[in-house]
Formats: sequence, C-alpha cells, structure tokens
Amino acid sequence: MSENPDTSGPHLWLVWWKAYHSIEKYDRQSIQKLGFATLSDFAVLEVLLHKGPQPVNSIGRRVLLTSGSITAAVDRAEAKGLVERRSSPTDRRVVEVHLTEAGQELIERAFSKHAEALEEVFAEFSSEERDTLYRLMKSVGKRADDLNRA
Amino acid sequence: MSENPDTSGPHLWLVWWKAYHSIEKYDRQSIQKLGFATLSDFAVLEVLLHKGPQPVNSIGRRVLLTSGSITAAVDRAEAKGLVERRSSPTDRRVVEVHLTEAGQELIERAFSKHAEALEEVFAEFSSEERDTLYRLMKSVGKRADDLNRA
DNA sequence: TCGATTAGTCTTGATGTCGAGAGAACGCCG
DNA sequence: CGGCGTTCTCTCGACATCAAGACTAATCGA
Repeated sequence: MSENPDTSGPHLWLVWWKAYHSIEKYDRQSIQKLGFATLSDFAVLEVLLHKGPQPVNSIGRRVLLTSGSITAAVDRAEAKGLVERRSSPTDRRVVEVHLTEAGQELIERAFSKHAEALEEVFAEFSSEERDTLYRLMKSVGKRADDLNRA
Repeated sequence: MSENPDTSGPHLWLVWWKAYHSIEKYDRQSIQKLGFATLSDFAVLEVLLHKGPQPVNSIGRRVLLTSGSITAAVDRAEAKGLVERRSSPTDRRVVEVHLTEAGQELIERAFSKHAEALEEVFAEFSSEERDTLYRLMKSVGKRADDLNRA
C-alpha cells in the first residue's frame, strides 16, 4: 500500500471523471424518480426557477446545451403545460420562456427534494473539506476555461 | 465578498459539473487534434493499451459504455485497422479485442501527447493539493457508488 | 435613411449512445 | 447427462443532442 496515490494529470482526471459519473448516475435517478424523463428537462425548469424568465439561448448557455436542444426541451415542457413562450416586448427576435403556475409549483417541489438527495452525497464532509473541495475544483475549472480560450 | 462560498450539496455538485465540462471540452479537443473522431474511440484503444486485450463487455465496463456502443466503436477501429477481433480460445461466446501493431503505435503516441495536455490542467497545483483533491474526489465517488447500490 | 452586420430562434439531417431483445455458448445442479 | 439460468455479443429501433443553415429582427455605420 503506497501512501501517495498517483496524482498525475491523467489519473486525477480519471478519478474526477469516474466520480462525476457516479454522482451523475445518482443525480439522474433522483431526477427520474421525480418524474422527469431527462436531465435537460429538469435543468431547464430549474434555471427558470432560479434565474427567472429567460430567452432560449440564455438558458442554453447556462446548462451547456445548444439552442436546438433547448428548443426541443422547451417544446416538451410546453406540451406538458409547464412553461410558455412569450415574445419579448423589447426585442422581437427573442422568445422569453416563462414558467407557468403549474411549472413553478412542480419545479419548486422537485428541486427541494432533489437538493436533499444531493446533500446526501457530500454528507460525510466537514465544512472545511467542503471549502477545500470547492476551492480546488473552482480553480481547476478556471484553469481549464483559460486553456480552452487560449 | 463573503469568505465562505456556498458549499451546499447542490452547489458543490454544480461546481463539480461545470469544471468537469470545462476539462472535458479541453480533453475532447486534445483528442480530436490527435485524429480521433470521438472520445469513445480513444478510450477503447487506451483501455486495450493499458489493460491488454479485452472482451467487449469488459471494455464497456471500464469506459462506461454499453456493449452496443462498444460494438460500434470497435467496428470503427477495426475498419481503420487499429484493432482486430479474435474469438477466445477458451470461451466461444467472447470476442477478444486486440490492438494491431498499427493501433498500438498510434495509441502509444497519442496517449503520451494527451497525457501532457492533461498535465497542463493541474499544472498549478502543489503535490499536497493534488493529494487532497484526489482524496476528496475519491471519497465522494465511493459515497455516490454506495448510494447507487443502496 | 439605407445597407450590411450581428444576434436570436427554429428547422433539418446526421450521429453516437442507449435499451431491449435475439441467439449462441457456458456451467451448474439435480 | 440433460435442462435451465446466466453470460456474452450483436442487431435494431428510439432518442437526445449537435451542427449547419434559413429566416427574421435589431443595430450600427456611412
């Protein structure tokens, strides 16, 4: 048993990747139990809940989906009566996506349950550990963004 | 400016998710520069390089793809002459996927370049920080796996 | 004011992956 | 030795996403 694990770039990324997928699986299951077919459908509603009515592209940037995908997701949500499209009063090119009352109610309840589930994942960590993890991940994320821009 | 960031479960997961996608984008670009169409194609060859010849399902478990996806990826690699299928001598159900010499040479060179690229992402971290990040991520991953099994 | 550029949305076609199921082979147990 | 559940691969249909292009509207410069 070596005390020092392999912390090379590729291996750190592997661990990151593996844990990510484990959490994501848990995440997806939690969301499906709440009645959503796909992660994107939940994500769109959540953005609308926390950030207010948004144009299509703006939602897409936040959840890392293209406008085409958002169009489809909004179509699905609209078919269920959870959101509605309203053309912006100030810019007629943009379509603002609004939560309906039903949608608002649904996503509020779902998000709170989902938040509890996610809390479970990190439940064993002290607040120091949370802070450290947060700081390190944030830093790596920024670094990767910089590299992507370069 | 608060000194303590929001380290709730949902927010930690959000940071994890965002940084993951930043790295993944960088990862994908690096791999595409090396001439691979998709991440899966690279991943399959990499598994074969580091773990030796493998049956289809075994590859799939390692890279988190279903057997159907691996079949397709192996088809692509086989068409390029990078791998070949050999039926197992001991179990006639299984098809062992082997690297060809061309494939071996290609993935060795590609992996080493790719490893350098990934090293860049974590280049700013001290070895203590690497260890910490490694330990925390590993722990969360295990926790999520446990929750998935439960 | 007019023309060109930019921004925003939607449509369409392609693609990689998944999920379920079929078919073959294995191995255990009675 | 014979049956039965299991394991393995592949096929096929469905699907969410993406990428590129079309179309409309706004903006900015001349």
